[in-house]
Amino acid sequence: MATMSRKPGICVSRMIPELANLPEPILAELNALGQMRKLAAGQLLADAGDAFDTIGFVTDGILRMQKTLPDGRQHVVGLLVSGDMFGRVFDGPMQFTLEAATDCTLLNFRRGPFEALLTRCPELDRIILLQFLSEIDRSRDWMIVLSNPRVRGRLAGFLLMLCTRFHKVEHLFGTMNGRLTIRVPISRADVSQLLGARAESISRAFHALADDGILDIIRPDLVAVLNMEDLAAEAGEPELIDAISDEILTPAQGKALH
Amino acid sequence: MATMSRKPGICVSRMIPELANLPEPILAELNALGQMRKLAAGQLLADAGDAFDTIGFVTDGILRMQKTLPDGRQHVVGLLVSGDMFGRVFDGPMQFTLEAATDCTLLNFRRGPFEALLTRCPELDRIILLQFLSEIDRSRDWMIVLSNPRVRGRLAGFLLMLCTRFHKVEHLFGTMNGRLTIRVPISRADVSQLLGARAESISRAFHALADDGILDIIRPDLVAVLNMEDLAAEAGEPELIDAISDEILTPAQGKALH
DNA sequence: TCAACGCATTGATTTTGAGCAATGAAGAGT
DNA sequence: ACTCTTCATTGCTCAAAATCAATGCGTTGA
Repeated sequence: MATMSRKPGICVSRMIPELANLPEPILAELNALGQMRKLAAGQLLADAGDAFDTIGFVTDGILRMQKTLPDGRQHVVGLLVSGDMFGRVFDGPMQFTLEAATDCTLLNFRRGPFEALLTRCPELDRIILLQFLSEIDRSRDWMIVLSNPRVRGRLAGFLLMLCTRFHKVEHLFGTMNGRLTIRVPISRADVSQLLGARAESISRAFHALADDGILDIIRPDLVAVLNMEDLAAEAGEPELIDAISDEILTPAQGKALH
Repeated sequence: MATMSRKPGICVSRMIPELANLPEPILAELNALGQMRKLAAGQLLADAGDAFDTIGFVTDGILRMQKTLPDGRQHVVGLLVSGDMFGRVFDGPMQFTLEAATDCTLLNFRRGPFEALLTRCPELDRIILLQFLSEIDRSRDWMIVLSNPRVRGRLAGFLLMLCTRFHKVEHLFGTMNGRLTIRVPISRADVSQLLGARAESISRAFHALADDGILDIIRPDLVAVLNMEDLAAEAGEPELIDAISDEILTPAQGKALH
């Protein structure tokens, strides 16, 4: 157990590809500062309002970011997957609750030393800045999906988002019997909170898409896309078809889902 | 006219308070680099996909950020008000279209020199980083508003957002006959695109809130809040009441709207 | 083995909002 | 004055989704 706490094998650049191009001494410092942590599905990482003295990266699994309203409703405002950063740099308390949506592995840094390193290393600072920029873009993409007036359309947009934005995550999608298959990483209740609908409506929307031959619901958390064009049309974003054929329907992917 | 192009009176720190604490030489450089520009309502600033070689700040008026979908729908994904930054730093083309929602005044920098300055000045870099952070928070707040399943609730959330996030903007709200009055800075059509509804539904939602004694619609773009608690309850965010009583219902504000 | 539980689904009913069309109301240009 | 335009509003119909209620279904735990 003593060897565990000495975190013998940490290799930041391997776990977070975005950091790989940093100068060697900085990587060494990051390796020394980083702490691995595992989280079981459902576990709470940080609560809104916490000081939460940690900057971290998701290396495996999915974190759910949400706001718990006083009336008990929970609003999911984003999913963090492998490579995504969380925590607040040079800034106040957490605005949102972080919870493990699946079993997770995290790479954590204590905030103080990380900020100090950030101040000393412009390259790292630049990477963080770009992370933030892409996070902003992602939020705006969510907004577009959420602006779709129909639940079916929002669900279609959500599924496409899983394909385009989160497709790098292992097992999030793959092929099964030669069909493009998406792993829905969160429960119907979570999807409904994310998409601004009731869980029943989400369920009906899933099955409506299935009835129209667009999806095949293999399991509640596993759907095969039978007709990508129609799915994109439902989402009202035909342009996404290009992105999908470019990024996804390439021979590169083919791992089986379990 | 020659004097116009020499931009004689630019004082960045006065126009963007966030920049005021920068070291004197940096401010001088910013003053030298900055270009003022005025935009009439409805004018296009940048289109999605543009290289758009500009980093800028809004100093007056409101910019609308939106995406035009291939099917013609337009989705507003955010409003930029005084103090907000736009443009892409160290990054690719614009993801969204920028259009003046009202007459605007902008403070523009050419991207190259601005990035160079950013690289040389960690203090400026820090400020930009924090701007991005607050932009992320704002996007997530939008997501929560958009997650409200009912149009009335989304509209209520939007109005509260105008109070809390945009209340610093001059004339956005104030008092009129002793009542808290909100200036709705964009058209019904824009609101509907932002909130994922039809303009007709937005209009009906406004009048439904008025019929329930929550709002008084003075003009289409000017509403008085008669019952803040109920408005917050409609939005499903009772916690906002605290923020509002703290931030707004203080003796500080009292300017009249025109 | 059998409850108990969480989650997804289905059914029935009511409300909401989209969709389409028409009417006002204010402003710009002639 | 008048037209033309743009925007907000209203009326109407019908589809979509919320809401309430109940059922299946797999897992956990006694």
